[in-house]
Amino acid sequence: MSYWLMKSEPETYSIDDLVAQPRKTDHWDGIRNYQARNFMRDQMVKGDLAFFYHSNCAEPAVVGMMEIVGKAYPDHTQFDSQEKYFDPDSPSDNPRWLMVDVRFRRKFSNIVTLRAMKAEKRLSDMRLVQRGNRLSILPVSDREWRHILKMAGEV
DNA sequence: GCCAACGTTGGC
DNA sequence: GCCAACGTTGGC
Repeated sequence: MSYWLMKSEPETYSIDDLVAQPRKTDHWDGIRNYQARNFMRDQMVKGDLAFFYHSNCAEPAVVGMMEIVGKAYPDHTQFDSQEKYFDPDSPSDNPRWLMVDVRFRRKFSNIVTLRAMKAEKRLSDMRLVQRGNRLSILPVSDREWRHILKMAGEV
């Protein structure tokens, strides 16, 4: 089992939006980056844990935790021309884009800001804290996971 | 297969 | 709103 960090813009979809879902579970659609897709397709398994990260906002931060409900399956929004993430070139018999279902676990009382993570020497290898990072799903090592939990006051 | 142009992400 | 980083596209 692995650990992950998954980004979402809170104005579009925040951790509170996930909490508001039935069974606090939702699908994580809209991933349109091959590397992020490959992580979902090849490495995510049921029971994996992921940080919920708020990006592109006033205070970018890890705000909570969720679990991966099951393995990746086709993202239906790629086939809907009304959708922002419509992809006319995706073959219907071999869908290009996948998504996973996620279930809310907890919100951190102390969110862990990007700024705070950048100040941690122990986290300096994380792709998240490196300059120019644009990947919306990132693997998190065991050590990084524990360290961020500690920063969140969760340990 | 190279690489310039272009589009998107996301911190600031 | 700016702009650096970087992924994708398409002409050659």
